Amino acid sequence: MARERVSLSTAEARREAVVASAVTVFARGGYAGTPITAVAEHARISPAYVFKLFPSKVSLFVAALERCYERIVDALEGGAARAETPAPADVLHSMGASYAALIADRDLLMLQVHAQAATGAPEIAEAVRRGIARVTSFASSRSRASADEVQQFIAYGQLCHLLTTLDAFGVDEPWAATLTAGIRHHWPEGGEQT
Amino acid sequence: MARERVSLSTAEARREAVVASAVTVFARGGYAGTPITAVAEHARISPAYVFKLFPSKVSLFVAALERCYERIVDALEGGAARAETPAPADVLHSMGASYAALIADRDLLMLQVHAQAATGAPEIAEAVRRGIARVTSFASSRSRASADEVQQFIAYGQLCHLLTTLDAFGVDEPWAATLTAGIRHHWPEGGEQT
DNA sequence: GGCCCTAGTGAGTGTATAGTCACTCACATG
DNA sequence: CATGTGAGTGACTATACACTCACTAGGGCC
Repeated sequence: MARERVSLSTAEARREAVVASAVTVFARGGYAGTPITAVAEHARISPAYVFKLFPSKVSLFVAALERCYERIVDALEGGAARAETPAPADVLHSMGASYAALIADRDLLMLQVHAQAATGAPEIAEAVRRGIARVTSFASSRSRASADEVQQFIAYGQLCHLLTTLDAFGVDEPWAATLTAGIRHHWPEGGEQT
Repeated sequence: MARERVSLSTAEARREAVVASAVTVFARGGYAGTPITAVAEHARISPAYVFKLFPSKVSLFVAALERCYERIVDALEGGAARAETPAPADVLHSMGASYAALIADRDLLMLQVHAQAATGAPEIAEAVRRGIARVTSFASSRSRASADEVQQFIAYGQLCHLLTTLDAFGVDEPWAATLTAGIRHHWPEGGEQT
């Protein structure tokens, strides 16, 4: 089916570009709420060609999700490397900082939220499971933290997702103060927080 | 506009029934993925009548969400009343148990997940914010727990949502064991866990 | 020039969907 | 019976969407 080449073929490059477009566009509209035409427009190709590169809408969504989790694991790896000491708590903390920086543009975050909602499609559910499994396993083995610490790491990550979708970091009310305390995040225009 | 009656008018009763249907049906398909016809079929009325009861699809979704948060606050109240001691940690723990029992049927849980994903619609974003604000404020004031404890309570609730959408409680792998440890939940067929 | 292979598309198909509107029908009241 | 009111619907519109297919264009190779 595929001819072997040393470098990426043009079609492969297109696939990559379409996946990148899919990440941003699906992140805005979600799975059911985003037509393939929107992805095609963003990638500046015809909708018909999208279907030549990917057999179905769901397979494109899954490809976008997989790229999302790849970038997350990369970010965690980078964070771990930047930890001040190899103590598990330090490594995990540094991973958190990298993750906060990664999701500054919100696309990777929102794609995860939409994927969680789209688990009605078995292919998507499976992809999310694989992604979470990878992230959890990696955080666990790379930091050598206890299971409880890793669980808390993921739990607060989920809280961060919720707070970001709600724009709670800018809300000046007691409930928002309670929930956002100590949660690292970057403002869209840069500028770090706690 | 509305004639005053001692009991609910038939139309009001219909509204209630439609909202109940909306909760279950939107919980399965999400906002963008669920047509009004599906809600109408579930409520056994014509789609046209749904639009006479609710001005738009989004307003019906918001009504369903609001009912969802009402039931959550009720459950937390019940849990607080059932706490063994008035110690904040005990009250919060008991609230958690009630919440775990409430979302046994998954509809209320999945509706929240879908709502979080549908925050692209401002009305929905606002409704979720109101709901989370109510839940957080209530948990905080009723339990008199510290802000940190309340934050953790919500964070682990979010983790529970993720694990439930992934069906992670039935997965026999290390990552699943790490993430599900100590998270209370009920199997669809009843039978409590940890 | 002629051949071929692959990137890429225009134009469609069948179906679904939010929302509308003119209408019917049940029933309560005088 | 006559009449009015509000519950409920059939049939429609305009649009959008997932997916298909027959086709063209461009560039390497003889």
